[in-house]
Amino acid sequence: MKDAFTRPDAMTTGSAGRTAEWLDHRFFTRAPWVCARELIGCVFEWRGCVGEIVEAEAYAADGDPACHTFSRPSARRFVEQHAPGTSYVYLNYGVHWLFNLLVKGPAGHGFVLFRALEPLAGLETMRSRRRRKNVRELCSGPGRLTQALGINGLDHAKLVLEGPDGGIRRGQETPEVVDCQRIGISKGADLPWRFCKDGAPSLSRPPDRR
DNA sequence: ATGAAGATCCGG
DNA sequence: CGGATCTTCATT
Repeated sequence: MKDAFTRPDAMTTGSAGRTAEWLDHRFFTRAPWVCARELIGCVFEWRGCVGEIVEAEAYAADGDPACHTFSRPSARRFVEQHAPGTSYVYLNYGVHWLFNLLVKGPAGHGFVLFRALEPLAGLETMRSRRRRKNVRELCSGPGRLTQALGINGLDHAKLVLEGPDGGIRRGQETPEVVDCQRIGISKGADLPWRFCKDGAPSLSRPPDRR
């Protein structure tokens, strides 16, 4: 099933030589919440590690008090100066790297924060980086998944989707997505911009149904 | 210069 | 529940 947001050109995956259809940067030329929601169920491949995206959050560059652009001129500059699909990686609490992709749509710009993956391949690498053996502790949080995949500040401001390190493709099934309120923030927590794959084991926290 | 806040995680 | 540990920004 091809569409405007995939590029069938590059690379094959491990499975039986089928051509992978990576998400194009054009995927990220829509509203942040649309991108975040549609990323659920997609497969994120990164330097030999693979996971299904089961949790993501949207942040809006305009009017969203939880977005870095709200209080950080450098973040606003970043949005202006980079293309959709560019990584935005930053250190949180001086401890954890958090991974976002820049979104630039006609209705507004913003970010998608990757919050949890279901590990699919490269589990031993993830285990050694995380120093955990339980699968559910590998990628079930925004700081955990970056550690599991080896993502850090060197990956900031890169067109990760078009580089040799990785890519994102659509999954086989379209999962049931639960919309809920964003978590871990003190402002803008009312917006229903956290998206979870229903019943996924590796969510950072179970969705709050309202 | 200094301080505060922050999209988190872990261990006690 | 508190501490870790670093960056950005605002204030002095």
